[in-house]
Amino acid sequence: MAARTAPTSPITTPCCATVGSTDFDVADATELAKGFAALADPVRLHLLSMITTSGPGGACVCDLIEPSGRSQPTVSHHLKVLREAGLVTSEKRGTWAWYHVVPDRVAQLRGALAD
Amino acid sequence: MAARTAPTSPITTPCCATVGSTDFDVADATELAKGFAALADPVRLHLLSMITTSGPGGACVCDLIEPSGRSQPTVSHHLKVLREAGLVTSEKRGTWAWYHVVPDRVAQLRGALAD
DNA sequence: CCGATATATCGATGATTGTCAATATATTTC
DNA sequence: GAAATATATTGACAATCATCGATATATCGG
Repeated sequence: MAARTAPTSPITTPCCATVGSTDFDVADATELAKGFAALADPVRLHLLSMITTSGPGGACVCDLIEPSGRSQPTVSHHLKVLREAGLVTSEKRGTWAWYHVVPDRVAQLRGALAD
Repeated sequence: MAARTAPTSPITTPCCATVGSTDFDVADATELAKGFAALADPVRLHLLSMITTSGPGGACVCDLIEPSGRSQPTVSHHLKVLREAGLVTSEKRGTWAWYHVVPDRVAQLRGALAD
């Protein structure tokens, strides 16, 4: 805690003024942080980009491995991270797996960055 | 690489169709990933929220420590991460340090999540 | 100059992460 | 059923991270 009385800001705000009126929900923060953590890797951003720009049928994993520049197990791992973060869903059709973006989850994270 | 010929999607998209037309810039992805990594922690989201909702004079660190529920060195560390990610700037006025949000950087990350 | 205070840095530690090779599972084709 | 293929899982390892206590640096008030 601030024991000494803080000085006045050179502008108009007094020191130690209440920072905003909205209470910060720690549970929400943890959920958002998990989402952002999934985006905190260039390979996963690349994967998400490819899945996003794929058609309505989704993106086949077989098309994601080579452009990612990573091994198949590594790509599978990153897709799992994206899935568990709620950013994509997967669907198996025959031998192939197809991934789709979850627009609502992306929008939620985008909305958290509103100004 | 996909040695076997892939089947047709149940919808209209053929398998292994080219996923999107926009080339993915790896350098951009790395820069974006660094930004999202800074947001991938509940404590930093809380700090950023408090700094964002503070007035034009910025947020005094002395006001951020107690609500964060973390020790002073830990808060200092997280603020450094946010600073090095370009999300906030710091200014020292006397004994106190004041932090400001960098709206352009936040907007850049938000824009990367566009649908 | 001295004591008090605000913030940053250092050092250590336990936890998490990204990566790949090896292996497992499941599906298709012959 | 056997061989081939697509994807997932496991195990290991180096690297990074979140956290705190201790300490350093700097500023203010007397």
